[in-house]
Order: sequence, then C-alpha cells, then structure tokens
Amino acid sequence: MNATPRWLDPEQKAAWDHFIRMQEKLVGRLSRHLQSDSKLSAADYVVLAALTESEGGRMRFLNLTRRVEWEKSRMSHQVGRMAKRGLVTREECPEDGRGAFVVATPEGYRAIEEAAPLHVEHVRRLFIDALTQEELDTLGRLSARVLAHMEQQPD
Amino acid sequence: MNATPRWLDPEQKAAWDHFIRMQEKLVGRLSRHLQSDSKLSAADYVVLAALTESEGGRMRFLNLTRRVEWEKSRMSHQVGRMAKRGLVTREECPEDGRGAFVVATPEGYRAIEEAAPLHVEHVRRLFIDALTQEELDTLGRLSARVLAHMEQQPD
DNA sequence: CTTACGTAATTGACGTGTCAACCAAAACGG
DNA sequence: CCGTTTTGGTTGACACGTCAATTACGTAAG
Repeated sequence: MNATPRWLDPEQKAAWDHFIRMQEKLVGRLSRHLQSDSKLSAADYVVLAALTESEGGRMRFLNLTRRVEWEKSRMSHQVGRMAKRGLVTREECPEDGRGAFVVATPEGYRAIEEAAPLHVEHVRRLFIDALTQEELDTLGRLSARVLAHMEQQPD
Repeated sequence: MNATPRWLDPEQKAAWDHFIRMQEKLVGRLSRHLQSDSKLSAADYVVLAALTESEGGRMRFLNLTRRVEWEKSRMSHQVGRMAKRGLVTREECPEDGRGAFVVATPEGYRAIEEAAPLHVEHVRRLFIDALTQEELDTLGRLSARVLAHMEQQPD
C-alpha cells in the first residue's frame, strides 16, 4: 500500500490541466467541423488520408492500423462502416491467405479531396494561428519528445 | 471555389502531426489504464473529480457541464450511467423547478479515492517524466495560449 | 503428416459521444 | 394575466471504441 501518493505539484498540475483541456477542446471542435462541413468523421478522414497518401490508395490492413496507431478491431469496425458507405473496399491478399487490403474507392478520393481544404483551414485557424512559428516548433518538438518517451515505456 | 487552399508548410505539418499523435496515444493509454486499474472510465473520473472537489460533493447540472466543458446531452447520458452504477445520484433543485443537482455518493468518493493515486502515477510516468520542469512549463503555457485563442474564436 | 502455436483479421456485446427532437419550468413582453 | 421565447435538462437513434472470443491461415517441431 502506497502511504502517500506523489501528487503533482501545482505547476505540474497546471501544465497538465491546460494541456488536457486544450487538447480536448481542439479535437472536439475539429471533428465536429469535419462532420458538418463534409460527410466524413475524424476517423474517416484519418483512414482516407493514410490510404490516399499510399501507392495506389491501398494498404495492407495491419500496416494501416500501425500507420495510424489504432487497435485492429477498431480499424476493422471502421473499415466495415466505411465500406458500407462506399468509401473503401476490402480486397484479398494473394501472398497471405489471412491478409486483407483496404483500398480507397474513387468516392473515397473525392470525399477526402473535398474535405481537406476546409479541414486544414480549421486546423490553421484554431491551432496554428494561435502561436508564432517558433512556438509552434517548440510545441512540436515537445510533443515528439513525449511521444518518444511513451514508446520506450511499457505499454 | 477556392483555387488553391493554403496547405500547411512542412514545419507546421510536422508540428501538427507530432502533437496529434502524441495526444491520441497519451489519452488512449491513460484511459485504458484507468479502466483496467480501477472500475472507472476516463469520463467517470472527470465527473467524480469535479464533483468531489466541490462543496458537499454536489453541483448543479449545468455548472458541472461547464466545468468540464461537455455538452449537456453527453453529461446527461454519463450521469445516467453513473447513477445506475451508484456513483452519483440526481437531486431536484428547490429554487428552480427544471434544475437538477448531481451528487457524488459515498461509493463515488471511494471509487475516485481509490483510482486517483494510480492514475496520477500514470500521468507522471507517461507525460510529466518525459520533460524537464522547464519544458513542462513551456508546454503548459503554449497549451493555455491555444486554449485562450480558441475561446476568442467563433464556435 | 499432424499437432501445436503464432499471426491476420472479424465479430458481438457493451459503454460512450453526437445530433436533433423534445419537455417542462421560467422569464419576458404586451 | 396570457402567449412567446429562453433555459435546464432528458431522450432516442445512431456512430464510434474497447474488450474478449473466434475464425482461418501460416509455420515450425516431432
């Protein structure tokens, strides 16, 4: 039994609170904008962005999940929903009988090409424009550091 | 028709990508830890934290939603689920017939007091420990700036 | 060959979040 | 007062995410 847990000191707590609230508000607004401006959710956007940046708009299922760092069941459900709406299709993989490809359809391409400009505007308006170029770099660098730290850390 | 949208330049895009990936990975891990270490979800934790930091463990519904910056329907569903599990109760509001109070039950207190130490450890391990005190301050300051920027911004 | 084990991906159940519609009490304007 | 609008809060339908279990194929060992 840990007698007295090591609480965060006031400066740490303040930094954490600001970060968490900012992050939540930002991603919340962005995904609501996406949803109402286009017919894509944030999840749809991420998947289509990954696919369309890839050779032929196709990717192996597992590579896709790693690329966007999702769990495979999440991706499977997502791909299922997107397939139902005609944004992607599943294809079999010749060299591995268990494998699958996920492929962006022409509609998928159309959808993300339509959605991207406005989305980028919102990212710019809500996030990029809040900071100077130098501050933005700093934030990016610190984010990368936290990311690297987490990757060296168990689970 | 916008001829050529203003895309992010490479540095901006890099900063944005790092931030987004970091944030997603961090909150994902933290909420999975909460879920498996305690019997609270991240949402439960946020609500109970707000309530138990407040006089008498009770708050007006709307104040609660503003405090954690959620939409009211989200809060209503959440409170409903938590009430079903005995973590909170709803009470009527005498001075406003439409109003409601949300109150943390003893079990609610017990649950968050049990969950908090481990949760804080994870926050420390995954986030705080990744940065020096000075870097952490910087990140907090930049987050606050983005937050303030968003608050001055339409929707 | 076959048994066993690991890997690729799907499924189902359930908790969670969003949107739009709704309801009831309050506040306001005549 | 009475009708209208605003405010506080709930509801239902549906999209989304997680976990645990499952299917089906690949691979290596005896």
